[in-house]
Amino acid sequence: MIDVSAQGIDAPRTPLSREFYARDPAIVARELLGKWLIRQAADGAISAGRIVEAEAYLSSRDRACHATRGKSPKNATMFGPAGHAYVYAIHARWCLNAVTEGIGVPSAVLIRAMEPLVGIDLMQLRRGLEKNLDLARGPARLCAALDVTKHYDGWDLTAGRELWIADDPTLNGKQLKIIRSRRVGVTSAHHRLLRFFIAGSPYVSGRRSVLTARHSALFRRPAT
DNA sequence: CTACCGATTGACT
DNA sequence: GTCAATCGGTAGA
Repeated sequence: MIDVSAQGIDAPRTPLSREFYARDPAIVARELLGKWLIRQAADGAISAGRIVEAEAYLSSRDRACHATRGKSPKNATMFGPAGHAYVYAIHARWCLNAVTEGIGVPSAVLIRAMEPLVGIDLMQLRRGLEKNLDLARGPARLCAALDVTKHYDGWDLTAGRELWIADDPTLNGKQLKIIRSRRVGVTSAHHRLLRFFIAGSPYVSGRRSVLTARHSALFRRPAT
C-alpha cells in the first residue's frame, strides 16, 4: 500500500544506464515503475519521488505516438539515442518522456505520475499547492513540481546531473503489483494496453472512483 | 501572418 | 459527470 518509509532517505545518485532505456518502450514503461525520478536545482536543492505511472509510445507502429507522422522540430529528440528526455507541450503545459530503443526509432515512455518523497516543500512551492497527493499526479503536474520545462528536451538522463532516474534504494527486491490499462487522453489507438501503474497507489492519475473500478475489474481472477 | 489542435488541468453541475 | 482556459507547435495562406 502507501509506502512512506522512503521519506527522509537521500535520493540515489547512480543513474539508470543507456542499455536500460534502449529496449521496447512497453518493457521500459513497466520497469520504470518504482524507480526514482530526481531533479537537482541550480542551488543544489533536490526534489524527487517514486514513479507510479507510465505509458509507452511505439514509434511508427503506434498511431498515438507523436512521431508516427515523421520527424519535426518538436519530436526530433525521440529520433535520437535512448535515455534522453523528450519534453513536449500540451495545452500550455510540459510533459516528460524518456526516449527508448535505438537511434532513428522514435519511441518513448511518458512519465505520468510520481509519489513525492524528497524536497516536498520545494515541490509545493513550485505547484502553489500543499496537497501531497496531487503534487505530481498527472504528467504536467509532475513537470511543474520538478520544474521540468522545454529546457530539458534532449537532456541526457544517464549523466546523473540535474535530471535523472535511478533504482529505488528502499525496494530491496520487493515485487510491485502492476496494472496495465488503456492510455489516458489519446484519441487514436485507444484500445492498446500501454499504460502501466502501481496497484493501489493514491499517487496515480485519474479519478479515484474510475481507478478503483478498473482496479478491481483487472484484479479479479478465477479461483485456482 | 492567421487558424487551428492537443499524450492536460481545474473548476464547475 | 461536463466544460473551457491555456499556449507551443504546426500547417497553410
